[in-house]
Amino acid sequence: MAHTYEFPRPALTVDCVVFGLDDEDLKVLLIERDIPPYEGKWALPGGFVRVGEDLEAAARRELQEEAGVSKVYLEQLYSYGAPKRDPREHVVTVAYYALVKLSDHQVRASTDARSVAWFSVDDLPKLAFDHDKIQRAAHDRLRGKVRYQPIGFELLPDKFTLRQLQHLYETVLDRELDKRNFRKKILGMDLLVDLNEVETDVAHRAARLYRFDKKKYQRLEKKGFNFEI
Amino acid sequence: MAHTYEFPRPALTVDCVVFGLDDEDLKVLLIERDIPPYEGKWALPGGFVRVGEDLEAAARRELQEEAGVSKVYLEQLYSYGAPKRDPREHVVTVAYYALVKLSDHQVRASTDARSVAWFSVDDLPKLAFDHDKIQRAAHDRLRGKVRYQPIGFELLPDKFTLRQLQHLYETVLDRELDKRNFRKKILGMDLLVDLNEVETDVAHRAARLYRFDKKKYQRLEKKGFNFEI
DNA sequence: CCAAAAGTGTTTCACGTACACCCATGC
DNA sequence: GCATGGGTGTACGTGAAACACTTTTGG
Repeated sequence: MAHTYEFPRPALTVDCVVFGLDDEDLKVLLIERDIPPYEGKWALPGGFVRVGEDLEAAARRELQEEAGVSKVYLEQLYSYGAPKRDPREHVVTVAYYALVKLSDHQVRASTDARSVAWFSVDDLPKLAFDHDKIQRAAHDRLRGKVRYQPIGFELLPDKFTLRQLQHLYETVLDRELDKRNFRKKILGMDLLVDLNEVETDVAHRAARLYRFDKKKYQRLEKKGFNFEI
Repeated sequence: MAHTYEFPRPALTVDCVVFGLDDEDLKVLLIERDIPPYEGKWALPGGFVRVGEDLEAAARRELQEEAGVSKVYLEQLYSYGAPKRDPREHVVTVAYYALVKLSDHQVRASTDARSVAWFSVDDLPKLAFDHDKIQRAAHDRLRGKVRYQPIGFELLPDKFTLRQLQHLYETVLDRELDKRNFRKKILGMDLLVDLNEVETDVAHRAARLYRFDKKKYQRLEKKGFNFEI
């Protein structure tokens, strides 16, 4: 079935940069393309926006279909529309980035035949289209935003240690932080709930587990409180 | 001439929130629509993206065509794609915001028949489509960004007084600033060139004129300098 | 000479930063 | 008992914020 318009239109897609964090480093989820162009190359998950579909809904649908990822933090990044960014025709893409709790999202095969894998942001293959540029922009945005908004918690399990939290910031910001100053600052905000539990299966003194109090943060935010690391 | 595609596509537009500053307040440039939908209503300048045209180029073209505005600071804001945001069909828009030097851009009639006018951001008419929402987002972005990037100078003439500069920040941030602290901070950055000229035609002591040293800022920025008000 | 805005320093306080040692636990 | 990371306090310096008077100019 064909669709006809009075004037030609660019095609419209969404693409997602999905970040996850493990003990080593920050990772990005990529899919291997099984059709031209860039067949066999790694690319960001994404696809065409359907008529009548909201942009964010399209991004969530593609994440689910291509990578089995759902219920994640998702934020619009930027729109890219250089005429030649897709060799087939003029395709404008609205890019999003997502933060997932790797512990909840085991690296699982996609629902279709394509392979899906996590790559370290420091060791990415060459990506299809202008996806390198989009990935870098997402990484920059994450680095900038993580300091002023409590989005980092989206990368950790619900229960986490201060060590894990500090490691998160050190990884994303790519610099070392002072342990005492970090703890003083983060505990001083009074936004972490001490769960009175400790981690298990560690070969040393077990650390206390905390939970981020999102409700409290939202209340404070309305009153002018500014999160900052 | 008709254009046919295998799958239906949303239409794609760009819209621009153009800010200007005068002695009283922050202003937004609007155009009066002369065709349905929302005929006779005020709206943001904008229009359809052509195939083969870059998004920013489309925004600049529409600004020129609809409002006679050119060579302005322009930055992508956000993309809006709610299916019902345009009553005709699914139209996705990439929104931009622009900062213009009102002194250089006299409020002039548009090149076509529509009327164009500046409105105070505090006293806007009801806008067509979801343009209210877009305008608010642009205003929020401007408020947030002006403190960390030297974009405020785009709203002032090339030669300006410290009074004008402070007034700009007070207007955009919507709070009063201490004169001595402001001057100390801004002059301390050493990014303003003292032109050894003074303003004219004022009924009191004339203030010195300064120019923002953009080149110097760009050099410092690369070395890790952070602008901040 | 009066009105109006330009221009100028100091003190205080909060916060960021640097820094080192003892403690608890598993093996 | 030893290796490993958990957990804690203080001193210092920088920078933000509060604050008032004199100077210049035009009318």
